[in-house]
Amino acid sequence: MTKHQADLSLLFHALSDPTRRSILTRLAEGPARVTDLSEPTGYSLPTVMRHLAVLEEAGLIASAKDGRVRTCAIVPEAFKPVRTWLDEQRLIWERRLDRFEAMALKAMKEKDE
Amino acid sequence: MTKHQADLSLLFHALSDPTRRSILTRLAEGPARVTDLSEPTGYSLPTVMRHLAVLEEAGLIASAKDGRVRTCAIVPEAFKPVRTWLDEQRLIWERRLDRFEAMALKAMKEKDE
DNA sequence: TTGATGCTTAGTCATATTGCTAACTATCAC
DNA sequence: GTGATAGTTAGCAATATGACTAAGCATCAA
Repeated sequence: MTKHQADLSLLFHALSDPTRRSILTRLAEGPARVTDLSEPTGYSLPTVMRHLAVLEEAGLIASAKDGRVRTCAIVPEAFKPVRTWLDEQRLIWERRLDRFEAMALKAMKEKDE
Repeated sequence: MTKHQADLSLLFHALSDPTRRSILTRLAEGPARVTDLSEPTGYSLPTVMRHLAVLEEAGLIASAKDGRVRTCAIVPEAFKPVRTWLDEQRLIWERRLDRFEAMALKAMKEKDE
């Protein structure tokens, strides 16, 4: 598996959990401390930490510690490979449809003759 | 968890595996039989079947059996919730940036006075 | 310096995931 | 009907995931 594919897998996997998505949505509003992210979810701190680790490994968030407090922030560019992959799939599919349409048109013309 | 969130989790999870993504890419080119999908991956038929089941549960593909042969096809609309979710996150983040910029502009003006 | 706060680590548990092989069923071609 | 083909089911093993509690460490406030 290429590095790109591995990155995509990490990204999609990170996004596949509803708790992690809710954390991302919260962080889209602005940076937050670990405890701030833990409270609304109702999950224990270690559990949230693990989710944050998954998000950080995927590159979707960045975090830094200042004193006792770790602040997390979203990394908007990190979503790009996901969008790009979706676009690529759509392109392949649309090209196929175009060919299909061209064939249908050709068939109609030949029928006309 | 709402149904929508559950659907999103299924979708992202389905997309998180490189073998499943390669199957989708193949199917974007056009429908294919199970064996056609198995051969290029190098995985056993039962393994591929399982991947197909995951994709079908997520709604990303549809399949039908004719005689002995099961034909699988991509369901392009199924990607839409993923795109929508990404767009929503981006919107939240952009709104935040706008507010931030507005604040900065205001601060600059006040400094001018 | 002592206590509260914020995070981290370690260890456990249940379940899910991803691969396999072996055996089975259903269909098609002779 | 016999054999090859296409898919399916069952069951196994290794690893990953997602939750928890309990205990630890570092920092800040008084």
